[in-house]
Amino acid sequence: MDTPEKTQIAAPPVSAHEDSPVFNFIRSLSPIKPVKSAHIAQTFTSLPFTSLPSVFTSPHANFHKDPSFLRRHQSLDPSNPNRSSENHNIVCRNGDFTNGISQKREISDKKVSVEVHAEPCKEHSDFATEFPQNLRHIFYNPEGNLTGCSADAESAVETAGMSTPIIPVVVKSPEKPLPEGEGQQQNKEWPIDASDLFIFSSPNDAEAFRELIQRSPDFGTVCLSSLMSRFTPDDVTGFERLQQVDLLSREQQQIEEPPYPTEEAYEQKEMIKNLDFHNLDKFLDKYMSIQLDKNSHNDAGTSMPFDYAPVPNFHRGLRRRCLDFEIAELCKLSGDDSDYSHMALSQHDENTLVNEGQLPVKSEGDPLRCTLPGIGLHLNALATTSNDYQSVEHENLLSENQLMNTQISSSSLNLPNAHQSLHESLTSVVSEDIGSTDNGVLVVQDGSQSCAYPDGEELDHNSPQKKRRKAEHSEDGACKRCNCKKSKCLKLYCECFAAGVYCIEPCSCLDCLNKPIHENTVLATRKQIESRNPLAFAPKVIRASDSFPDTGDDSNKTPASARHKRGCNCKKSGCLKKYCECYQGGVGCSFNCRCEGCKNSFGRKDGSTLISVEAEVIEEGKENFEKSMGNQGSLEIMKQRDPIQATPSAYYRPSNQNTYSAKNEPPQSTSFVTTSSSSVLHASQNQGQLKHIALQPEFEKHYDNNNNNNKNNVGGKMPEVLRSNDTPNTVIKTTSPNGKRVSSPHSDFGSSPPLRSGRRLILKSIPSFPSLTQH
DNA sequence: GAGTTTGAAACT
DNA sequence: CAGTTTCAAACTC
Repeated sequence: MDTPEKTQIAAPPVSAHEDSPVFNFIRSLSPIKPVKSAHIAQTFTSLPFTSLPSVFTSPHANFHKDPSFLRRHQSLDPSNPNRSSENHNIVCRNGDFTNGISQKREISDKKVSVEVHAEPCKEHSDFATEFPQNLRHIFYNPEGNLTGCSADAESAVETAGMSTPIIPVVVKSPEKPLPEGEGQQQNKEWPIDASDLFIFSSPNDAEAFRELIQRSPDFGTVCLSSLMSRFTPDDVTGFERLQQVDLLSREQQQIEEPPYPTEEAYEQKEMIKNLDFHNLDKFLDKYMSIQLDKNSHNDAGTSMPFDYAPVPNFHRGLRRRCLDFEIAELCKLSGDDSDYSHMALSQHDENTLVNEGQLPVKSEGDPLRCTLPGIGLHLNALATTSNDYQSVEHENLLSENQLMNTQISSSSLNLPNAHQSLHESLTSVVSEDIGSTDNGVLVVQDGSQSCAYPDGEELDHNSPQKKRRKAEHSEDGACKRCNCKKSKCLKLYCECFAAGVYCIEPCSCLDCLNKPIHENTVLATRKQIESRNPLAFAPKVIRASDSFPDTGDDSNKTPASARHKRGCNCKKSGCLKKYCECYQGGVGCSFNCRCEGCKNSFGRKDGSTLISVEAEVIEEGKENFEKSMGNQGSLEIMKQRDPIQATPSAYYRPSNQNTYSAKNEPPQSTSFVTTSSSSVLHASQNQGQLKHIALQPEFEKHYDNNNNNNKNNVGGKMPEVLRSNDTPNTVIKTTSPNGKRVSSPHSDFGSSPPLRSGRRLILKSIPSFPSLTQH
């Protein structure tokens, strides 16, 4: 593997180190004295983290989800050569080194020896608080390229309650000597220039990095922690000295710990933790914007300079009350970390899509990504533990998340094409905040239930509905609050339970058993329910937006590409009220739905919701057609073909499935197909976003054939959608573990056999939900 | 806040 | 699998 970084790794001349700000900074510190190492676990136990809900001590809760880790992990995906070659930053977090290593090994044909060495940390709790979070271990990939590996011991500490040893890992290639200078640096006496410990895309990056350190001693201090990993296990002396350096530097600077004196410090550390040095320029921009913002806003928690809403320091250590069963269970199921990594990648990606789309998006397109469906629907992962719950903090948190969502939404809307680089550089930051809380528990995976306004944020500000939703949003935000009376909050009736979270104080439930104190009961009940329906705790709304290629327009990453996993069964609400789960989820109804009189504004199940342009075009076509055919027969023909199109007003009329007469036949003519392709393309009428793909396979073919001529194709993304949607759907019906119907074939308009068969095909082409089993 | 409506979940 | 019951959220007043 030929890596461009190779040349960049070459260490700068020693003189450059000595002249660097970091070197000077370190040299200015107090003399280094050896300190006796202490196991990291001891230090963590002394950390002032609040006690965690007992659920996190459950056997399910030991796996940590960290999107940024996953993000980095993704770069190792052999199936993605671009990423793997572009980014050699391997950020291993949560101690999952072996996983990263194993994947790394897959990339290369060369043998890679793995050295795992449990390196004791230090006694100083202050340092121990921070160090693990920023600890970056060094990987040498088979080419000898230096890569960083950050062990996010923090989450380990917070989740497991303690004691996950920090394990620096050094991966060396025995067949290839380390690049000149690298090996020397390992034995080189500390300190050295921090900037040469990382891979920079350009000399400017390195210089900028030095400048950054120079500007902010705190930043430099944090970097020192990262640099500690520079040492191999053999270099214990240097390691300890480095620890001492860091400690002394803190003392000298009178940096207040633990654990995070300010949000700024936390921001910086988080940024560094997620720092991708290949995108240093972006990082610097962000960092500087924070610095600038700090100057103008003392309250960094309420004004974020970019799509990054760090968890305020007062929330650190607070464990969310999520029931973190799913991933752990899946891990147990699979028994394979890499499997989990795939799943987690999927989660991360959908969180990533939060950044790129308006709403959290459920990955679906890639079968590998949808192998684990119900993973982590933890809507109120944002909620704090009841013990630590403080209304003010909670409000702050909610407001921050709302702000974050707003920012994300706006940015994604305004920057439809800003992805790849942004994706690379920011997703780890953004997604971590969106997709996980401190403890790594995923959040708002089913964002539709927690974040999405069904109306797509186009509500009248004065409307009661808006007020209500606003109140809801501000009241519970991502936090479900149930009002159960009889279910003891142990049934899916309970929103908290269904969302995979414990009930908390704001809940008004009676005889609630959905509390950490009843963890065993909760888990047992959950297991029982899952035995009936493995997807019971899966997100109700399955997003398929990541089926869009990364290069796709962000506008495609909308709830429109999502579907309710089961579909609704509305009879009276017309799918226009929150009784309807589709509507509630902000998604259109699909063929999975058995609703009657569907008027879902996000897309009717008959696919009749059209963007105005499409409607006009179709209307035009219809008029022309009527002119040519004569008014008498044309309408009848249209009715036979598509009752929705038959009447001009019907485009937005509730679909009446009964209008599909038994005479209805699957569209066959090319002209019809072309028209119907438009008709079934749902786009958000106001957002101009692709809303709904409900094409029959025949449509797909025709669409592909006629795509170039289809001017109504929203964003021109249809082919990708169709193609990408094609794969996962092959598993829709077959992978329900208990054979239970998950995508409803109930048809209330499928009275005609042709339509039935057609719909079956449609189901294959529309990813409704991921499969539990891998394929 | 009480009562009603609604549809999902649970049950048979 | 279909029909019924239970349940709690959504909604209305």
